[in-house]
Amino acid sequence: MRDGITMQATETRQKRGADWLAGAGLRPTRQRVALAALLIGDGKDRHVTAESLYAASCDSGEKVSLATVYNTLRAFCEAGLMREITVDGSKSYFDTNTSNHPHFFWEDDAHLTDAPAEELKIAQLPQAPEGAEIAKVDVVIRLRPARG
Amino acid sequence: MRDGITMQATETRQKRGADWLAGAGLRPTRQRVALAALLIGDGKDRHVTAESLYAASCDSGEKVSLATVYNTLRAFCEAGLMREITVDGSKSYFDTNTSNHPHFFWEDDAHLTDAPAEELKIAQLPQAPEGAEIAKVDVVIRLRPARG
DNA sequence: TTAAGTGCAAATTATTTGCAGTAAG
DNA sequence: CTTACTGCAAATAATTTGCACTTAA
Repeated sequence: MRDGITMQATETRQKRGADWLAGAGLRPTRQRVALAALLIGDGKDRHVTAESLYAASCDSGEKVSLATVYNTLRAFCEAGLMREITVDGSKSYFDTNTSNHPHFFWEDDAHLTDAPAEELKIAQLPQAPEGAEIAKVDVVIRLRPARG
Repeated sequence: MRDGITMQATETRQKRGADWLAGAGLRPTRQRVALAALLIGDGKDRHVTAESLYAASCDSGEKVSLATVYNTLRAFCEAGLMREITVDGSKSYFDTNTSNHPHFFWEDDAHLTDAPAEELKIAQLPQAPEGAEIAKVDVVIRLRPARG
C-alpha cells in the first residue's frame, strides 16, 4: 500500500460499494459492486457517462460489459442512488450526488462538475401553470474558457 | 379567407419568413421559406423538434425532406435565428425565442413552453471557477400533472 | 431452485453525411 | 455560371433489447 490516505484498499472501496447497494435493496453482483466502488468508493461525488464509467472499469481491471454499465446506471437511478443530468443532447450524465444542486458544464471538453448549491439563490420562480406542479428545477451553468 | 385575424394568407406568412431569413443573410430557398413561415409566420414563439417541424411541414402540404429539416434547424441556430434547448437527453428542441429565458418542460408529454422570464429572479449565481467564465445559464422547470 | 442479472450481438432512435442533382445570386 | 442547398440513402452515435447463460438468495 503506497499511500495510506488516498489509496484505499480495494476491499474497503468494495465494502462501501456493497453497503451502498444494500441500502437500496439491490443485489450485490460482482459487476455492480465493482462499478459502485468506482463511483462512491472514496466518498467523493462523481459525474460519469456510460462510456466514461465503462472506460474506468476497464482500467481498473474489472470486466463489465458496456450494456451492463448502461443497465446498471439505469438501475442505480431508479433505486435513487444516482441522478441523471441532462446537459448535452448527445449523451447522458449521471451524478452520485442526488441532492438538488446546480451544475457547471464545461463546454470546451463537455464535462460536468457540481456548482456550490449555497451560492445559488433563487429569489422567485415562475409559478407552475394550472393543473401542473413543479417536479424539479434544473440549473446548468455553462462555462467556457475565460478569454485572454 | 374564413378568418381575417387568425387565418393569415399563406403569402403573408411566407413574406414574414422570407424577411426573417433575409435579416440573417440566409438564402431564401423554397423549403427554408416554408419552414420559416411555419416557425414565425404568425409572430408567435414556437418550440419544435426536427420531427415535429417535419410533421407540420407535411401537414401544410409543403414537401421538405427530414434531412433538410435537420440541416435547416442547424442553419437557423448558427445564424442566430433560433436557439437549441437541451432538456431531454433523447431529442433536441429548438426555440424561435432567442432571448435568455427559462423553460417549462412538461414531463407527461415531453413538450416545452416558455416560462415568464420576469417571474424568475436569481439573487445570486455561483461564480465561475478560475480560468472559466459563464457562457449561459439554462433553467428548466420540470412540470408534472398536479396530483389530485 | 428460481428469479434477477449479465453479455453479446442485433435492433432502435436521433441525427449526420456523401454525393448527384437543383436552384439562387 | 458557380456555389450553396436539397434529398435520398447509407453512416454514426448513444442507448436499448432479445435471448441463452450465470449467479445471488
